[in-house]
Amino acid sequence: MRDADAPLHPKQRSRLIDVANHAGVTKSVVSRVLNNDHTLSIREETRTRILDAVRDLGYQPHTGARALAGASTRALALLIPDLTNPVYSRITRGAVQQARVRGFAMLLAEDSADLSVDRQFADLVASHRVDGLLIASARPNHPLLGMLPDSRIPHVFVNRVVAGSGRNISLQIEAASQAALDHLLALGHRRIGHVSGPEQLAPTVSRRAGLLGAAVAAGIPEPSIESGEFNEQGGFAAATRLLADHPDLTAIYASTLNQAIGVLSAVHAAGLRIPEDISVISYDDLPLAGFLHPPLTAIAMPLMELGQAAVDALCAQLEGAPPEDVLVPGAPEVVVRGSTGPPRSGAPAGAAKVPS
Amino acid sequence: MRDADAPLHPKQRSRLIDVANHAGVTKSVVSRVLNNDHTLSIREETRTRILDAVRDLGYQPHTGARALAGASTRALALLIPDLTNPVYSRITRGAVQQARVRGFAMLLAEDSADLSVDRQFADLVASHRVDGLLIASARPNHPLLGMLPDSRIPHVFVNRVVAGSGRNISLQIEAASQAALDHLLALGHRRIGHVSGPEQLAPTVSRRAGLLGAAVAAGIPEPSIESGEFNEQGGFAAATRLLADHPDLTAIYASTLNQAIGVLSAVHAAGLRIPEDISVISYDDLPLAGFLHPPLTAIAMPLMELGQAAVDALCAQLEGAPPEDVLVPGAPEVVVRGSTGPPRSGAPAGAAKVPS
DNA sequence: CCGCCGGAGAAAACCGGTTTTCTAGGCGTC
DNA sequence: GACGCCTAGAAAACCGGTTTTCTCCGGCGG
Repeated sequence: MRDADAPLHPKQRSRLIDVANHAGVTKSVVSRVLNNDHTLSIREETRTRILDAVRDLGYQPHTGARALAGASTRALALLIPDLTNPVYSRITRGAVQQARVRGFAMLLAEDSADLSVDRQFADLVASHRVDGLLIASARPNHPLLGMLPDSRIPHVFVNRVVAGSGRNISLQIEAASQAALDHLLALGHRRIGHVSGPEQLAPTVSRRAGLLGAAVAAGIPEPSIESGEFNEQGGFAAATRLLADHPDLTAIYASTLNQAIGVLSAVHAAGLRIPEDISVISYDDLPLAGFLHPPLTAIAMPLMELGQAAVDALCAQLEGAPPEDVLVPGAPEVVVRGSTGPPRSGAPAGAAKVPS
Repeated sequence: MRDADAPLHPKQRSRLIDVANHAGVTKSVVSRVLNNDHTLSIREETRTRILDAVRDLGYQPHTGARALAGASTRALALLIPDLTNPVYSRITRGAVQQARVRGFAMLLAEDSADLSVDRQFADLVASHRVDGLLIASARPNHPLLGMLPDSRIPHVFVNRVVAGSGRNISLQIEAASQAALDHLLALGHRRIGHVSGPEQLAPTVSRRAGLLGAAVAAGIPEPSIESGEFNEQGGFAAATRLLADHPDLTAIYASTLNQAIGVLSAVHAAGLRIPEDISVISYDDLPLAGFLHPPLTAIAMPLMELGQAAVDALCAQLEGAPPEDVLVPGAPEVVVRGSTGPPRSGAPAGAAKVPS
């Protein structure tokens, strides 16, 4: 019987009802078995018969039908500011991987200013395309922020902090700044410059706050700060200003790896040597950092883990748990390479520069 | 009347039937109006009444229901080998943007070796999650290649060439290699090394073939070739071997920007100066290249356009057009920066160089 | 005056699941 | 032996669209 009614031609897709017929039960039973419905009582033998049929027919549920029937779409969407920024790439990788592990598909949207991404994201929700949102792009006053609280759509903020949302997934940014400063202090630096990011962005603020707080605690002069976009050009411009305005600096701490590359370039352009004249240290470590000239000392942050944690937190919400802020564990680690060394004079800031 | 039955509480989502009631017609009419069904005849006034209702209620169709009813999902999936590679980032950006323009959502999958991505991709198709596939990751013998021809699922290969598929979206890679060589020849180089990519990959082969063909045509010695992965470490290792085995090289052409960064690093590590001792030129140009030390001469390729063209080609298939190979227009452009210069001997190309 | 035709929209079937409700039979109990 | 209760599964309603078919009505030709 089983063999007889098994179609020799795979007949394209098999549906729930096909599985049911093949197993000699009704489709509701199959559905409930597949979804582990505890309120269903069923003989073990029937269950295995059903599962065998599922396997034999290569049954794959129709996502649309499932979503329509009120169940979940098993899809999430990720909104990131800049795909080409390797920091977001790693967050994305972690998120996509973890989504896959949990059986979710991941939709991607990039927050390039030209297109109204908030509209796009809202549409994803309104059209029931996704179960939840990962937002790595929340600037204050982002249009999305206005509409999210109303909609009941589960969401988390990744590497962003929206005050009071209780949905912030973040890294130990202050600790990272602290670690960076510790490294520089240990080398003897006291006059430090900081290349900061766009104002108002949570990571920008945290990094700066962590640095300033640690500087005060260490009793060194207040670090000089210049801001720039999170890319090479932004780092280049900010570092150029720092070097021009503060010739006594002996070290620069950059907010992102991309900025750090711009910083290296600016220092070279100023005719200074690294690390003899200026040490450079960066937030974010990636393999790339080891191949720069000189190899860049950087603070390794668990970016993939951040993406994974964000998915985990979002899934928890989907399962009914109340939203919760998450601080991704994993202490920042300073990866020491060639771009940091003792300050040039070996003496505290103010000593005349003596090129040797 | 209209105002009276308009719910004061936005009542969550509005469905097709709500729009229909609001406009005083049946839902089938609304559906057909929204989908531009030509077989429907309708008074202009009724049509505008319906469209007004759609706007008033902020109607957004339920993706699942639509997919279930046999229409399309309006979603595509992109499979890429490595999210953190900026080359793929730009392709991805172009694809996501263009998908958005055409009203499609984009799902993302990364072909990290650990998870069976072919399985994942097959599932996306089997579960009716997407209408089509963009595959930027086709290695020969990729498991996906075996299953694609059977399934009727529309797909294209991006920056990959699957012989006979008629679905290859590619760049003018040979021309790019030609341009790179021309640049080096104009500077006077004759002994050239090439850092190639993983064997069998279409871009690897094309780049190499373009270079070798152009070298033969120019009558210079056959370039020396070493292969490595498409990342910094791969470029570093390959360049290290090149420098050790062929001390007479005066220039190196790297297959990707990431490799080029490794090449720069290897040249520095060998104690050679760029470009005085060795010129370096790279395929792929990105902003990053301008901030390296020295700034890297590179061949700009239209990567975003590649991603966009891939989406366009896939959409054409969705609309019923037969698949078709596409060569993305836009001639490769050499962006000259500081990493290339005349060869160390200063001997012009015409002068017979006598290796000592 | 009647039948036919075409315009304008109504009705209904269907897509493939999920979930709630319903039922047939077997067993223990009084 | 009648009754009720479980067990194991059947039946049916429903989700929100798309698409095909059907109906109503007015006008026109014969």
